[in-house]
Amino acid sequence: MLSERQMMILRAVVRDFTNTGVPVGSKALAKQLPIHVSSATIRNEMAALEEQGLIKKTHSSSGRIPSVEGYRYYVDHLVKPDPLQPNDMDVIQSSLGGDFHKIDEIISQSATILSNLTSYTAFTLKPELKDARLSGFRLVPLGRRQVMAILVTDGGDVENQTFDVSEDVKGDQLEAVVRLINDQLVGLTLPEVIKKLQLDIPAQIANYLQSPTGFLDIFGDVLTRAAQERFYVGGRLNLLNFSQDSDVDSLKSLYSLIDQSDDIANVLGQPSDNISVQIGNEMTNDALRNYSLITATYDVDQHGKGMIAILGPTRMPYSRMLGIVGAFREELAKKLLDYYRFYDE
Amino acid sequence: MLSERQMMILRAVVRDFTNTGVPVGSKALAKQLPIHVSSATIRNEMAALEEQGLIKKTHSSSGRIPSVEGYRYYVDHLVKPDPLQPNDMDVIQSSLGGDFHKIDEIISQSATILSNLTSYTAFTLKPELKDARLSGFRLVPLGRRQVMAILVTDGGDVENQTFDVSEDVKGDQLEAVVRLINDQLVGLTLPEVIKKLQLDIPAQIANYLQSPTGFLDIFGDVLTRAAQERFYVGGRLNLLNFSQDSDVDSLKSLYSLIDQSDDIANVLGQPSDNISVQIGNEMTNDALRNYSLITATYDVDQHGKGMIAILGPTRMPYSRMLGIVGAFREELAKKLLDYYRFYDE
DNA sequence: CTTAGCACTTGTATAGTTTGAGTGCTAAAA
DNA sequence: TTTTAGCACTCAAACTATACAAGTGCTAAG
Repeated sequence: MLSERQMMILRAVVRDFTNTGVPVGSKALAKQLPIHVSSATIRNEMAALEEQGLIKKTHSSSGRIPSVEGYRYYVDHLVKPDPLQPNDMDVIQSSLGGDFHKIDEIISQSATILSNLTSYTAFTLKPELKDARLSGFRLVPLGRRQVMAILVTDGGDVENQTFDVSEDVKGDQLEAVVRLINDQLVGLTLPEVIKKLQLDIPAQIANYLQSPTGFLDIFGDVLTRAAQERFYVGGRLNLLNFSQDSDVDSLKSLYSLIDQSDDIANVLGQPSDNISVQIGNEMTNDALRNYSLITATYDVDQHGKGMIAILGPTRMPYSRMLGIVGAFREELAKKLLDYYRFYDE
Repeated sequence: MLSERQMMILRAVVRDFTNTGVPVGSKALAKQLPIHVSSATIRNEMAALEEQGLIKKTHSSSGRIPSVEGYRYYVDHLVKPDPLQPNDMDVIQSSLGGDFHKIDEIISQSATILSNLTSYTAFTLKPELKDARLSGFRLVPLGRRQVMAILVTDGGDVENQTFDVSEDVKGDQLEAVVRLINDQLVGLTLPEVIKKLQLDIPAQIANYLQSPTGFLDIFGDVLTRAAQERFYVGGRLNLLNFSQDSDVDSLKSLYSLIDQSDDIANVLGQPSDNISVQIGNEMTNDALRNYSLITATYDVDQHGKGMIAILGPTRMPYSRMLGIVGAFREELAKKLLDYYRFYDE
């Protein structure tokens, strides 16, 4: 249990350290705190905080820095998100103000904006399409042997892929396949489609094609690609700014982590309704030991929930970042609502 | 004019320095050179080389390192490409041996292989499609308002893009447009298409559509995208390995250079038939001051010429790199010939 | 033309010194 | 019981001094 004063001190330690990067000492705190006590008193309180594992020293006679637990306590109990700078709000409004023609453009742009505002690395994920439904499938012959498969979901997402077919496949065969898929699978959610694809379809498709497997592979391919959550990343290079002492190896592994959609999905974890903060080694992944991750969902009503996140050093100014993330999720949700409203009407 | 012995010394200085990164002194050279002379003699020769601006000191009593001019002389007159390591050849063969279904897959894979072999950053460009011809155009209605435009070249390249149309555009209108384009433009080279697109087409298309501009924009868009040379990049992160003293800013500008297709095309320059080396500030771009670029074309007979390149530190082992690039361009050309032979038959 | 010898330069590494910010503890004051 | 002044102690960082190794240019002799 912390006293009011201890909380005040912990808050000040975190704020100071995240701003300056320098361990903070008792004297500096005494000067700065609103209450009037001597540095010796502060020292006693700091000893108590250290006892509880919330702050620690870098060496035996240094000032204190927050421990992971200290950050945790701060984030859970003490921090108050900064209100957004008017300037930052302008940036959001104008960057998001333009006319977009695809959801993905908005989401991708969002990653850029977020990384600019924070000067960290940002991730964005569009509203989940877990229960998006297949709304259309096309096979378009392109040349003698090439065919493009196109898949559309009811959310307006489009996935496509070109592939080769043996030359003796005729146009009406393709059409039959398309009709089959459209008849049987349209309207189902993507997971349902995948299931059905493995059970019923192969037998039926064999009526039209000698070797149905190739087709099904392709269809399955674009399908999983459509169903996969894909993250946009903004400000990749910002990692370079705060990678202490140019530890090239850990940087590399961090980058390869970021570029693997699966892994990053794993790291970001399940969306909770609130803004959540993961600090340093709270994350299982070793490459993230010195980083913190702020994730938040945004809610676009009946269109589902998406996710935004920023990745920065553990020593990041949480109050400012929480303010930015909080404000941005709102703006993004608004923008998307506008977008859907326009497109659905 | 250099004497035989001076050439020998210059060659040794470059070789030594590129291998070790340490300025090389007269004593080490005397020990290493095949001729039997004292270090004092070497010193005299080195003074002469320095006089001519081919080597320089890092400080008044240090050993010598090659100057840009020294590297140039070495590359132009002294270097002999190393024969490829058998091991390296294995890597190429097996990485390129698989079954590919698209040119782009081969080219993209090539960038990865090259970066692995060299542990630098590699660029690859597929055989130029300057005179690729438009072989097909499709407009596929996807939903109420979405349409996908697909463009195919005779080289088998496919570009596509989805866009929105106002709801009152009817299917037969689309078909008319497609027919128009296919009638008038198929068979022309892409530059010709672009030209005609600005002159003849707008008037004709106005017969079918109230607002033709939207369409033409889209078509122009996919067209330029198809005509644009697109580089594949392999081993981006390798830049981190040899970015001296973690100069974050120059690294960032280098990365943004790499990620801008236009810029990098500019840097790589016009394809010459040979392997060419650009050293440090010979390149106009400031971000490349401490880097060297080896570019080479590869020739796929009637299918045109493509390009490969590697970007590494100015102090790179040129003989080995030239060997790798030289061997790789051959292998890639062979592979592509195989590919085309299979596909054209 | 070559080379041994030598004085001189410079970066790097090591060890010692100083300084300053900070701590814990004690004992007196509140 | 809590606060505070005072003090001895610790440690990183900055600076200084010293030694060392690798290298150079130059001179004079071979």
